[in-house]
Amino acid sequence: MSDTQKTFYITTPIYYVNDAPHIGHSYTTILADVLTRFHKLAGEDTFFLTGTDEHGQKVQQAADKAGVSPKEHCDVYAKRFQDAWRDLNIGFDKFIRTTDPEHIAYVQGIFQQLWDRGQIYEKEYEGWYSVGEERFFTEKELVNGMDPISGRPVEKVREKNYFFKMSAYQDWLLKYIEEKPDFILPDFRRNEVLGFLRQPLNDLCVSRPKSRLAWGITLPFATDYVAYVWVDALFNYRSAVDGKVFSGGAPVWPADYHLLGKDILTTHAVYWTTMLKALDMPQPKHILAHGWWMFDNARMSKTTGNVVNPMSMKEKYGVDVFRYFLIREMVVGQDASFSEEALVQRMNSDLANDVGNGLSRILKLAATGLESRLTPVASVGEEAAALRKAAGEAVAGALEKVKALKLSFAIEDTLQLIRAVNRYLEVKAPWKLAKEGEAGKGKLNTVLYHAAEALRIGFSLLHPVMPSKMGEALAALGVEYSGVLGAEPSITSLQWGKFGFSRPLGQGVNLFPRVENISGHAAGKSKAGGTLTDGAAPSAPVDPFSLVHLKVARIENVEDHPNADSLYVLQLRIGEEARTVCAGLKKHVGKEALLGQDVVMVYNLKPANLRGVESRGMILAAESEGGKVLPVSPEGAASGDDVKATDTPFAPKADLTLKEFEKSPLTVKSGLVCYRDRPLQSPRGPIRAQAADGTAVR
RNA sequence: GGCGGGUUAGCUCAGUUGGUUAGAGCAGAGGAAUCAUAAUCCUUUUGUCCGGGGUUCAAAUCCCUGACCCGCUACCA
Repeated sequence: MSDTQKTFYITTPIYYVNDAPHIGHSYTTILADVLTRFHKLAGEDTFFLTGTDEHGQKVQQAADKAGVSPKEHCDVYAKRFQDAWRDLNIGFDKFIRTTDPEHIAYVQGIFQQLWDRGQIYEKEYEGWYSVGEERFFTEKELVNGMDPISGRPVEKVREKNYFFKMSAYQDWLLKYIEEKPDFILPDFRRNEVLGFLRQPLNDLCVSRPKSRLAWGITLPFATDYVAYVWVDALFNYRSAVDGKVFSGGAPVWPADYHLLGKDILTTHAVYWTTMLKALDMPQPKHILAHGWWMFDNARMSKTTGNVVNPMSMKEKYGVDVFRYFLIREMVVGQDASFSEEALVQRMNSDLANDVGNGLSRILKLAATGLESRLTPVASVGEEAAALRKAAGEAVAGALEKVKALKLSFAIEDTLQLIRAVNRYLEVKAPWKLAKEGEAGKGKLNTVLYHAAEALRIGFSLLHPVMPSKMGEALAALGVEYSGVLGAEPSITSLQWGKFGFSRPLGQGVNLFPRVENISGHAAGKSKAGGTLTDGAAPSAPVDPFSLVHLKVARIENVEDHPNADSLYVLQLRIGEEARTVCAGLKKHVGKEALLGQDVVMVYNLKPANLRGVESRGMILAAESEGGKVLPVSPEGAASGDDVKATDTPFAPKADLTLKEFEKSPLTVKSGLVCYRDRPLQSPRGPIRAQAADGTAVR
């Protein structure tokens, strides 16, 4: 291999070993696999890394519970990922486990280097420690002075820890990302990171004392501490390829792509990059955050009677169809929605009708007219030349789109070629030639050769997405093919004229059988109209106010928020129940005026943490134009009464979000609080507000 | 509330630096053909390019504004 040999190193996140592999893991890993296979097809030297993250408290706990060592526990659970990837035709080059001795030694080496370079310092740290969660929380994270996750008490603990000087690299990183527009992809994620970096950045605590967490990598310069799991985990990308070179001699690091879900973008874009910078190591070329698969459970359950687990689709329709759907349907970076209907739709129209049927008709024609044997052809007609041109365009277009990460468009380009083959057959009508017997044989061979050659190139282009099915398809065209993960098509196989004539074509190959029913639900052409992707009736619009649960509450105590200028912390009594609620009334109403008052609150609002105090609900107040804000008053009602709007259904939703609540506009009309002209009522009377008509209430 | 993105055919989306009759796939309608997985091929839709202003010879594209949706973020409760 020469110096100009192009190389490609791609990574997935390492998955937390306790997790069960789900569609999120699968999508990332399939995407990495497809990209790798495409780059390999384009003639590049590739390296594909995935693995498992095996340190941390939860692993230790799970192991303790099972009565095995953490390592034994990990051995069992890491295998679930390896098995899952094997089942999904994923051909990674290395599966790293953070408990691998090489990785542990590497991370220790990193810590020593950072320490030697003065990038890590020790600091007495005083914070709120939750025994339940075995971790610290910042003042800001605490909710009512309690652990925000478990709700259990926290204690103030003073402890020494080691910190990485992350803040020192803030300006550098900001500039770096600004200067490299394609470093973080897609660009809207890049903007989010830039926004994040324009706020003050803290140093990063990179150690945990063993007294609290023993299952981790021991720090070389402080043996009673282990590495913070994120540092441990991130360096897998580096440790896995330490000292490794491609066949051309180029080092594998830096990675071309780190693939990841949008939820872990900050750790990669900020922690990882600054640590590499502190070590003078090259940065990865791109960090790509992809979207989520969404599920419309309501619709799924309506049409098929149950919620479909997407992972079961690979058993039901085959691994390659599953891979095809995920790659074809999702625009990299965006969210996409998963439904069985859409998958079947894709499979039928793209794979069965175009790809599978296209192959099928050629095989049959060759079998009946030419004993399944094709021979080289010299003459090239006008249509054949056009087909050849289409093949060239498909190859160029698809490879270019892969480079731009537009995989669904690369697939579309390839399907154009397959459709061109079907069109070519229509024009040439080889079935007529087949009926001419010996006289038509030469022409028949010519037509089928060109069609088969175009299909061969199309199948080679689809191979990265559907390795086993396209392997079968290529074999049916007589291409020597020795397995799914072995002999992939090469760059030369994308050239016209590489058809091998030594083997007969296959017979009776049905690559993608059409599916007419899904779980008893009609999936074929529907005479009643409507499409499959839009098969379900639109759900009846729900009155947004019906989701809201309002209750009368009495203010039993008012205090200033310890941490915010405009907030009060109110203790409310709702019937028998006591709640803490924050209210942004400090600038509008005196404490005395609130104390003992009855108010109306949004009872089912999702709890929120406001500057360290959990607020479980919200007081309704009228907001006059002059900026005056006054709580509304439930005349004569008793604490705990429900408040409803007349003639409005009542079906409160748990954990209503503020956004959902704001879909119900409340206004004042003749001194009464109304929802769309319907006055709000407690069982004992209307809700009043001292404000002009039209004043918004929230 | 702040910042950013979006709104194009029934559905999912393309539309480069403003330039002629605004596109693809799927779905629908009509037709041809019969080698093939009731598959294929051809033809086909009246799209207020979210609304309203403006700049320009010319705007889906640029500017302002309004509505709705989404992401991040916040002393939103």
